[in-house]
Amino acid sequence: MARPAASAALPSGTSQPSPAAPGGQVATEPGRRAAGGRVPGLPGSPAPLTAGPLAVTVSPVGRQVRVPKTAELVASQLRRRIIRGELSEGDALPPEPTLMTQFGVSRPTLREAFRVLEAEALISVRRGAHGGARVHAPSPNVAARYAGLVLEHRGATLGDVHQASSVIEPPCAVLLAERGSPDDVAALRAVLAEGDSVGEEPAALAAAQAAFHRAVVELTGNKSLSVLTGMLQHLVELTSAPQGHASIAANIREAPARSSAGDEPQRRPLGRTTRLAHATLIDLIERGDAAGAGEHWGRHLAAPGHAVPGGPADGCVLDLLG
Amino acid sequence: MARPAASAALPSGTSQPSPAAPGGQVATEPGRRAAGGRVPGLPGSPAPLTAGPLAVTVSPVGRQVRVPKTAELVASQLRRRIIRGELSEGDALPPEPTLMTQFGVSRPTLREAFRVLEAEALISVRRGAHGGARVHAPSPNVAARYAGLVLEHRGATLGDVHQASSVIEPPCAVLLAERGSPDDVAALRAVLAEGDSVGEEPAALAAAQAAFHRAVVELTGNKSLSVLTGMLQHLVELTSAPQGHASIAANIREAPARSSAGDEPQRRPLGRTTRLAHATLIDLIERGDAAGAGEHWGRHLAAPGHAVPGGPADGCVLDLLG
DNA sequence: GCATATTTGTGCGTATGTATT
DNA sequence: TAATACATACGCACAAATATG
Repeated sequence: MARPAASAALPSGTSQPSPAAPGGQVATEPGRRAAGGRVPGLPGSPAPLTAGPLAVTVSPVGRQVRVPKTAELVASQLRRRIIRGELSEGDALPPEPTLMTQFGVSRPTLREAFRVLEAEALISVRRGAHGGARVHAPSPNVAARYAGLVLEHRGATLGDVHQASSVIEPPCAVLLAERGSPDDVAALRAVLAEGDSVGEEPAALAAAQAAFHRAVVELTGNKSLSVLTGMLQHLVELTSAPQGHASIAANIREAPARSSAGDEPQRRPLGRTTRLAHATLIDLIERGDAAGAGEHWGRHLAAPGHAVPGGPADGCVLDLLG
Repeated sequence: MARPAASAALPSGTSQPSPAAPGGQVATEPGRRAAGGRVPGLPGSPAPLTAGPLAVTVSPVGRQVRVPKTAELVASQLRRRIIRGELSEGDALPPEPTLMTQFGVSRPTLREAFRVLEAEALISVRRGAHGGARVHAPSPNVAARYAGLVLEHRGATLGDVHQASSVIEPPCAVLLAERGSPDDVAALRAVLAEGDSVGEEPAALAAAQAAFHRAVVELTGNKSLSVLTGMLQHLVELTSAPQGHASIAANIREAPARSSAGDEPQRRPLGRTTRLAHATLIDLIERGDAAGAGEHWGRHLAAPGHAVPGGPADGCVLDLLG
């Protein structure tokens, strides 16, 4: 919508016909392994977690080869262009006939590639006039969805996911306090204020609270931790969205409207103790109290009111499949 | 191969023809959102990481609806059966004509679903006699591959991934030390001994070292952290496999054969200081020295020799696409 | 409301690869 | 070793649904 959609000349430099391709002019490159990484190990045991031999993957010299299907080759080429930024968010792909001739494949093959990329949320294809495939930036949510599948298959609980966050975030708070950057403090204050400005609807409150936790990790500057934390948060909001949404929100604002308590009567729709804990963390970081920040944030995350309500939050992360 | 492959009656309880399906008897369920989660936010900015507004996703009341394609519905049904364990590792799916009649879809549609599941490494399709689709358990490697795509798109470096591990693992060591379980200590000793028994080939050494780090996290019992750590490890071994493999291994065994130094001359092919650091961690955990274990493990992970060699390990995680 | 462009789903045919005989 | 049967891979062409203008 925003951009005029550079839909022309997709595989621009590589469209020379490369004569002896299997079904067309898809650059075959027989030594590459394309997209879907096969899993050599994991014969069936559900990951020994207590004391077993822990499955030391001995990584043999040559892995299992799998013939790359043509559709996967097409999907890989498009995926690469998206990941490398040659195709950016909102760009429109050429219509199917154009792509068919450019890749030298038939319609079913191209459609298979489309389904793969659509399942990865890298494109979304709508039909009708001015429809077609539009590009989307890769998001941690898809990685989170698949990680959630793995966790669901292993029988992990929602409390398990939450505990992982409580392990990751405190060291980030320590890092921020050690650095002591005024910019970090200002950014955290801004996020906290933004949480005050949202209304009283439960979803917005939960989102604001999550945003603060995310900010603690993202301000660290470590992109991997940011992505991982985003995945964990997405898992929580994904499993708790269908049913437990209202209960979580009810837990967030413990004392619903304590406006007569004295200080700042109106502008704190966020949970009382929650907002206080967030503000305290900012103070500790500003003060440079690394140990205190880490310990405080760890306690805040381990607090019983912070986790999902209704028992010790042991609902299996099974909601991802309905 | 190992199992007789229960290939009959795949969608057993749900094969009643459900009259008014769009193209067949796929259970439509119009309210469900199937597989590919669209991303509402992220208009194009590469994740403000320093001080920006940090994009507080305000989660509106109704998300964007997307018509579920028939192939995605088929893929979702098969995926659900795999994740829930009704189809387990190595099981064979019925041949295409059977699935076509059971799902009431045509072959291209079924093949699109196959490509999606194959890209997710949940099945692997081989052709030829006794070929067909075989089921695989979901592995963190696929989640790692997609998370790697996200990180590569954001320009994350390999050092960034390593730093994430150095944030996650020390708290796990602390947890193990606080718990002080003899089983944990025994398991860690077993993994360490297994690392001694592998040969001298660089790949095996790197795998053994990675296995110890994984054990530290997995013994915690937290499945989310285990999956996340497995993803990070898979990312490093994925990016460093093509070129930097030998250099990493060369870094692992600093003093190649110091067998004349006195203690245990023969059975420590693992790097000298590396093995010592691992053994020291076990001792600290056995002693119950939580603070010491955390600090030691953090130092070990931050050691310059532990990261990838050749500068401060800032190679972009770009190798995932060739 | 109608025309148009676009994807969607389907059927059938041929080619290719794999395991069995 | 060679022939054969089986199962998927890929292609072409047609009908239907859908969103835009």
